[in-house]
Amino acid sequence: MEFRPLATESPYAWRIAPQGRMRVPAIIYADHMLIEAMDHKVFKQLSNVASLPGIQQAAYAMPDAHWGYGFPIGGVAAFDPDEGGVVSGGGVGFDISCGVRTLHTGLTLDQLRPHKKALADLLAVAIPAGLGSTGTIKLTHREMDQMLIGGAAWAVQQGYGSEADLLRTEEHGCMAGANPADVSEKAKERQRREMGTLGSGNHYLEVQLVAQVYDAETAAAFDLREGEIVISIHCGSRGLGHQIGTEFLKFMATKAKDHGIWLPDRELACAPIESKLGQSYLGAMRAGINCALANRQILTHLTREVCDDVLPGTQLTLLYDVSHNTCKRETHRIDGKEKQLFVHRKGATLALGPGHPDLPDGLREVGQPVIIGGSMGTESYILAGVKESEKLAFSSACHGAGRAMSRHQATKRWHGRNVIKELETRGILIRSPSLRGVAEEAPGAYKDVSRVVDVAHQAGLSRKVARLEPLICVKG
DNA sequence: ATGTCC
Repeated sequence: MEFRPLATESPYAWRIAPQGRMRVPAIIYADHMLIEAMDHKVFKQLSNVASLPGIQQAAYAMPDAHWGYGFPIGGVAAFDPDEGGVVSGGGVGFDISCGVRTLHTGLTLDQLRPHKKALADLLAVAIPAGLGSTGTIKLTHREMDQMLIGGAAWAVQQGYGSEADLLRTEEHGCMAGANPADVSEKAKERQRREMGTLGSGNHYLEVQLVAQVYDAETAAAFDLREGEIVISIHCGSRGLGHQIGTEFLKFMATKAKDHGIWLPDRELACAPIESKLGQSYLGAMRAGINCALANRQILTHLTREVCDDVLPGTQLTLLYDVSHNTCKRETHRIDGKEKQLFVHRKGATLALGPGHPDLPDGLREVGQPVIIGGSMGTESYILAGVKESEKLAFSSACHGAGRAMSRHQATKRWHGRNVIKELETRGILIRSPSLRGVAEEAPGAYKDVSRVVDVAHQAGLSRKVARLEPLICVKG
C-alpha cells in the first residue's frame, strides 16, 4: 500500500486518506519543499499510528517530522479511553519529557561580550554533559521517590530555585498521577547520580542573543527585547526515562495480543489506557516527566551559580519550561463534544493558545511561549500558542529543526574539530566532551529550522515572536 | 534519546 500525502485546501497541510486499517486520516503540516524532502517512512509510520484503537480526529505530523521508533518524531496523536484508546511507549519516546526552558538574564550583548569566554569555560565545568555523565547530587531511595512525585517543585524545596520558577513551568513543575512504584529499581538506580546533568545527543545549554523580534506586543509580554541575552536548556529524563521506555515497550509488545490489539509495527507497541499495563505505564511515564522537570530545575540552579560568579548580580528568571515528549490527559472538543483524551506528543511541543486555564497570569492573555530549539550553531525561536492550533493539532507545534541526516552519515561527512573551528569564526563557542557528538550534531545534519518555524507559523500551529542566535553552546 | 547489547 502506498501512503501518499495529497494537497489540501491549505498549502501547509497534506493529507493521507484512510486506507487499509487506518481509522482516521493522517495530516502532515509542511510546505511543498518540506513534504518533498520528507522521509517516506514518516508517511508509513503516521498511517500506522492512524490505525491504532481509539485514535481521534487524525494522526498529525509537524513540519520537522522525521522517522522515529514506531511513531515519527514530530508526531501528535490523541486517544479516547472510552473507545478502547491506547497509550504507547513509542508514542512518547525514550527520552520521556525531553523539553526546553528559556531564562532571561537581563544582560545585553555588550555586558556579556568581555566575559563570554569565561562564561563558556565555567559553564562547561559546572554543567555535566555527555553520555553517562553524572553530577554531584546522589539521591537516596527515599529522595528518588520524592523527586519522582514532586518534579521541579521537589527541586525547589531542596533549594534549587524559587516558587517563581514553578509558575513558569508546565504543570507548575509537578506532573500529577506519577507513581514511583511503577518505576523499576533499575531505572531508579540508573538515575541516582544523573540529576542535574545534560546528557548527550541534541541536548544542550545555550547562551543566546535575542536577534530579532517579530511581534512586539507578545515579545513585551514575554519580556524579550532585541539585543538581550537569554539562556536555554534542552534535556530530559536521562537514564531513568530511557529505562522506563525500554522496559514498557517490551511489556506492551508482549501483552498486545492479550489486549486484542493488532500492531501494524512491533515498534508501535501499546496498551489500552484502561488496562493495568496502560495505567502502570502512565504512572511511570509521569514520574519520568517529573524527573525531567526536576533535572532542568537543578540545571537552572547550576547555571545561576555560574552566572553569578562570572557576572555578579545577574538574575536569571524563567520565561517558560515546556516538554515535547509526553502523553497527557487533556480536554478537547471532538465533533462538538468535550472529551478527555490522552494526547501523545513525540518531538512536538505543547502550544496552548490565549485564554487557556492552564496558563499562569501574565501568559494567559497572550498564549503559551512555544520554545523551538535549533540545532547546534543555528538559530532558535520563541513562538506563542494560538487558539486555532487546538483544532489543527490538539494545541501542538514543532519542536526543533528535525534531523535531515542520520548520525552515522553526519560523522562520515564532518569532523568535530572542524565544526567547532567553523562555528568559532562565527562567534559561537562550543564546549563538548565529545568530538564525535559535535560531528553528529553538525548544523548541516539538520533541516533548516527557520523554514520549519515559518511553516508552523503559516500553518497556524503557533505564531513567531522572536529569533534567538547562539553565542555559547555546551553540548553533550 | 541511551552505562549506543547484561
